[in-house]
Amino acid sequence: MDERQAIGAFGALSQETRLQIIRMLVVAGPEGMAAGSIAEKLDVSASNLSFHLKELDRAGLVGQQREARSIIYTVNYDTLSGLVRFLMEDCCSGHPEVCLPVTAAAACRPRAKDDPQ
Amino acid sequence: MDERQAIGAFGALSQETRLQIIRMLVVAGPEGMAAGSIAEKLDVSASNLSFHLKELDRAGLVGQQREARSIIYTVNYDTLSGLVRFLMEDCCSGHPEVCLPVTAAAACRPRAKDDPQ
DNA sequence: TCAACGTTTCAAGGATTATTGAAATATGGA
DNA sequence: TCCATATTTCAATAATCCTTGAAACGTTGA
Repeated sequence: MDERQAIGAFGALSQETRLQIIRMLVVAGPEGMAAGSIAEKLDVSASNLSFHLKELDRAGLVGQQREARSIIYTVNYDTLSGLVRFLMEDCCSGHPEVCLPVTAAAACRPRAKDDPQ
Repeated sequence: MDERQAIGAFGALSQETRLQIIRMLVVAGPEGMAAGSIAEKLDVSASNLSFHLKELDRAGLVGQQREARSIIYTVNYDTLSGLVRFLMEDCCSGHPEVCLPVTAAAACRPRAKDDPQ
């Protein structure tokens, strides 16, 4: 992931509806969700949702696939983890001590119910 | 870091000049850099730089401190690593397999000269 | 073929964000 | 005190982004 892509991804995630879409799709996993289900859960209009999905698509954060009348959206884990990596390299570059707590504390485990935010 | 803060931080990083400021400040470390030096290196006007520094400050990504006539800016590592953690928890939540490569590949080491991007 | 469904596209307007240059503020030295 | 330096603030404009509703598109089943 280069700087240009990272800027696009940061921009895509810097909007409430879009961040919520990504959060939902991460939870939904590889099965994804139909645009209509997302719109319903987030209580946004179809056209507004479509606008935001297109933004996420432009940033490479989601993929889509038609299934009958619905269009199923899935999160693109590669882009998401590419972004984490970009941020960590920027964050750690020359200053490893800063990110070590991140890997130690948050390192890739499912979040537990009693996990403090 | 809650969602609102994360959105603010993503927004702050989604602009070329601001991302470059953060990158520079990360490299500069705890010593930080004077606003003037940043402006000179990035070739932006003083007032434009000031605008972007204020945005970064609002997002909690930088701190400042006057030193004689200069104002020294430093990156706020806590916010930066908080953001990484937010992203990883969203990214990994329920899907640990996705982020493991990140921790394995990028985990907090200084970037080597021959390190492929 | 037709109608209903799920979704996207389009155009318009409002809201937010970025850039610019001039003026204001704070500091330090002569 | 006065001047130069370093930076911020302000107002105006330009650019970008978000929302809305209407219309268009593709798909399915009758």
